[in-house]
Amino acid sequence: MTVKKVPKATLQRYPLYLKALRRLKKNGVQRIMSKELSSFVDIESTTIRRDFSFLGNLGKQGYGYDVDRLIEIFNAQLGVDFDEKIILVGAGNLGRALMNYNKWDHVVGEIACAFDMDESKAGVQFGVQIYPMTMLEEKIPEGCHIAILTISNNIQETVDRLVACGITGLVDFTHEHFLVPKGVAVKVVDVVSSIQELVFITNSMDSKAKKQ
Amino acid sequence: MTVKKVPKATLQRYPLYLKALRRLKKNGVQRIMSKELSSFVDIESTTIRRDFSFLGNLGKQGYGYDVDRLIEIFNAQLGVDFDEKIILVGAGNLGRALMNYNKWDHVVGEIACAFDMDESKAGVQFGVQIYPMTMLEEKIPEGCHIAILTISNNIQETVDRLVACGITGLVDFTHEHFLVPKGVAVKVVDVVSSIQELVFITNSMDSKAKKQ
DNA sequence: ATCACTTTGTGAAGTTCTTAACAAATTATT
DNA sequence: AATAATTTGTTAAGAACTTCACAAAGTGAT
Repeated sequence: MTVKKVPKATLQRYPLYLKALRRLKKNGVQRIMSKELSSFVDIESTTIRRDFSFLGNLGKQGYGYDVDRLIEIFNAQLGVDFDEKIILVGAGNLGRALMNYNKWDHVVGEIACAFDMDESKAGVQFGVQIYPMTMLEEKIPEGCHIAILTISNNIQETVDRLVACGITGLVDFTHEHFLVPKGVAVKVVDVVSSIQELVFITNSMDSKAKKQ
Repeated sequence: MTVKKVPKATLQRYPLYLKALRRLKKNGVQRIMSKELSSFVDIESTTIRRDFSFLGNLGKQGYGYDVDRLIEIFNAQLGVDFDEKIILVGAGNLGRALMNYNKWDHVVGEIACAFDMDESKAGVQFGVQIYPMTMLEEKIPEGCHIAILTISNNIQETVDRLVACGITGLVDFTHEHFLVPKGVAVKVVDVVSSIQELVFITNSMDSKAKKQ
């Protein structure tokens, strides 16, 4: 079963489904209907069915979906590739919080190692080896192509070096804008942006409420 | 100038624009054309113009946009409401990292106070007052409606309490799925989900490359 | 001032995503 | 075994979003 062209919008919902399914499994749910899942994740049942359909015929008419089977398939599709090496660039407060996160839930590969400008930070923290930034090219794991960026200085320069090392996916925790060449995907994770969006959303909900 | 109905997709790009504009300003750029900005943020110039148009006639034909003016307007629109009180729920590693973040860039209101299950954490950290979770209803600031969630236990229960206290916007750092009533907006911020998306995106880019 | 040039803001076309509606498939019941 | 009741997967309609294309409005040089 090879994956058809999955729409971007669908792609963004997959992690959400997986999270919800894991929760359901924990609650002892073994089978679920699209309609039931719908009220759980607040996405139309028909959207859910279409989203799932890109990965094959996962359900059975008149029965629904097997929770275990779904989890298995999502795990496979979402790259529970534990060989997937991820590096952490920046071992400041946020970086340390990420290293200490024991909740990666065995869903993606763990952080292989970390790098930091501050040479005095070199060593092992929370079980993760930290190298000085100068050793990036030397110590970056073979075949690694995802980096988590939690630095706040020399961002563009660092990104350029990472890209030169073969990084093609960046989880961006910085608060700055930087440029990447085509072919490199960036996923921005930013509290401030999130709050801004929320403020805007809740404001427009408020004004809508007032109009009524 | 009152805001027309802004499409969701546009909304998600506003923080990105603001970030880029701040960067441009720092680089000494005083005026910018949509086409120029386009290559900077990797969004079509016409999309940029339409996005901007929801907030009024911000540009001048034959001239472009004034960077300062844009920043000002985005600041205003994205709720640089410094009275906007934000609470932090959960003062663990991640929570502390957020409290210590000095990079909120004067863009959104600061964290007003924090709450944690662990009563021994009560006190002041990084200049933020931490209260025990039991005092939530008592100590939550007047008119506060945004909360950052970095807890890992009793999530649903805590969310319910927050909603009862008038919270209408949640920045969700937990790795669990929870339910909120209509009218409450949730913005999920999740490294794992981000990595999953990245893995998927970069994988499909790879297979596309192979086909060619 | 006039004219050539540039760039915005926006109708209209095109694309992508969502939802309604229903045939096909399966379960459950009699 | 046949029938009723579900629920999936998908076709087609609708909504949301993006992009094209160009009139309108400005700039800047002569």
